[in-house]
Amino acid sequence: MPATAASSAPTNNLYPSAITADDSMHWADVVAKELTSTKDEHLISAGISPTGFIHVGSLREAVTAETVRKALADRDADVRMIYLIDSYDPLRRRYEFLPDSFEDEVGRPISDIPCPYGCHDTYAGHFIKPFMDSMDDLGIDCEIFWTHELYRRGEFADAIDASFQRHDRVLEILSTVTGRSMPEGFYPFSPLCSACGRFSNGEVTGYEYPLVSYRCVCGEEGEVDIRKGEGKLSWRLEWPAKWAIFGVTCEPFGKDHAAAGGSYDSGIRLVREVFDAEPPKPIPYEFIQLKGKGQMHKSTGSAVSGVDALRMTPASVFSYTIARVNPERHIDYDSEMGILDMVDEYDRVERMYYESGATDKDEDLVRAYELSQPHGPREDMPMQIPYRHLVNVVQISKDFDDILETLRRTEDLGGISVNELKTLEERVDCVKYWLNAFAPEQVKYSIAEEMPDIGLSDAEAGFLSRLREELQGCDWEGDVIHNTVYETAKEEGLGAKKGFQALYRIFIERRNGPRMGYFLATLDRDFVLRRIAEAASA
RNA sequence: GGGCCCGUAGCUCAGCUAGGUAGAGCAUCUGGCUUUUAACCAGGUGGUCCAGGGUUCGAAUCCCUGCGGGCCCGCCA
Repeated sequence: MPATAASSAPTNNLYPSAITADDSMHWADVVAKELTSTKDEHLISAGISPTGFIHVGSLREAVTAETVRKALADRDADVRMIYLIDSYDPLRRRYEFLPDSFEDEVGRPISDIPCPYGCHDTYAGHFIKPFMDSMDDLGIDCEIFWTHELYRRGEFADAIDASFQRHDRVLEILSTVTGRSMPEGFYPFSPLCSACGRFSNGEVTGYEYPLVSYRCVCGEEGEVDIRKGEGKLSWRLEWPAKWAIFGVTCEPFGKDHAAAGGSYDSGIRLVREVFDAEPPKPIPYEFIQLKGKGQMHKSTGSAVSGVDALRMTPASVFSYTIARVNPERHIDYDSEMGILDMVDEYDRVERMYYESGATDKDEDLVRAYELSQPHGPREDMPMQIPYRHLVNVVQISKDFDDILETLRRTEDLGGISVNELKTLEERVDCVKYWLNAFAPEQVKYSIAEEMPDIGLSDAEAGFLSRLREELQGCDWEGDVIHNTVYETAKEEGLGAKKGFQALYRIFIERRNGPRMGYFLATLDRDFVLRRIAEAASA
């Protein structure tokens, strides 16, 4: 243990002051209010290091930032948002999913490493592309920067120069804040070795603007030009350097950076004492956890990627699940049945938004809804077809047209507008994706195309035969059908339970399923009658 | 060693930063319909508010101390 001591280890006070509601307000409005209390011009920054698979959690930062941006815009502040892709970060090690040959790429910037799957320009590009599409879906309004371009354009040159000029101060800050002593000859700058193409873990041997001389672990000795991006600042310096370069006034970041003695703490001092600028207002946020599965990692890929999250619910629903809770609270993301609850709540709050039935209690939720609309709320309330219902409809229909037809059997879609059609189609796609990849087996089934080869007892066949007659004449409505099934099963002496089961077996080859009457009502009547007849005579 | 979040109904959480005898959604149960079945409506059941102390006329709420869970702290959001 370094001697510098735990006794001086700082305690930070990030959280208590971070988001404090002085009255009942949505957290983003509280942040916006605080920000505008000093000035009206703001720059929100967020970013990501695309060194591997990007999971749901990574979206929290972007959504949090966007939510604050909207809240600021609603207060007529002059606000912009930037999103930095840390494309100049080195590959730290050869992850499991990478081919053996990538052993060679370790230490090189991910902007220089080829796409491991051969489908994008670079390694960074491969992992960031789908994420950028997600950002589009979420309607995140920001300007995107790639750090490797910033470095190569020399944007970091002044900051790098300052970190050399004030090297002693830098070391003092780092050792004080982290409570660790800095290793001999430590410089928070890694030259990009001209021989091996890696960020040298060797030595910095000298500096005279704009050249840094170095000795790489590969044996190479040389000089790099800080104006040409031939080297990079280490994270603890790079972050405050970005604040200074762009003039960032507000930034959300994960709790890993928020720990006492962590990079935000050192950043505060570095930005003031080395880069002569002020730190942004911090919005530390907790992580998203997968329900029952714990933490996610970029290096291993995750059970739920950011793209997955936006494919199983519409973007607005996802944003809502982020915006509805304070950033410092962790979120349990339940990709199974929880998805249905999530969308149900969203629909409920949507109704409150448009029908103004919200109580004080729900105000924050309604505001979260408003802030979660990628391009602002619509004029009129969108048509709501419950997710749970769609889960059935999707499974019994062939394609989208068929889905519309199925829906028309039980609901009056009237003259559905183009907008509504789009919304519905989006939901349908999400439901399909969810069913395919995340839904528990419990809710999955498919209509047997042909009469399944199951042995029905005489009693069951008799019941079905009689049921067919009864159904032939009845109104084709859920409750009517359901009652008919029940009554018939009882009258035939089979009992309700066995009667229902027989039907489940001949239609979906299971012993349970959606509520029978309503389920049959969504199916084509002739098909139902034909199948029952077939089963009865088999 | 340090930091953060959480612990309230079976589950997910509000309520805590103006202390005043516990709320929502989902689940469950009942009724609508003599119905185990996953759309709908109405109603009901359901809680030692983690524990112990303190402040107070009064504490889920404020303070202290523990316990339990999750996570972070030399580039994992």
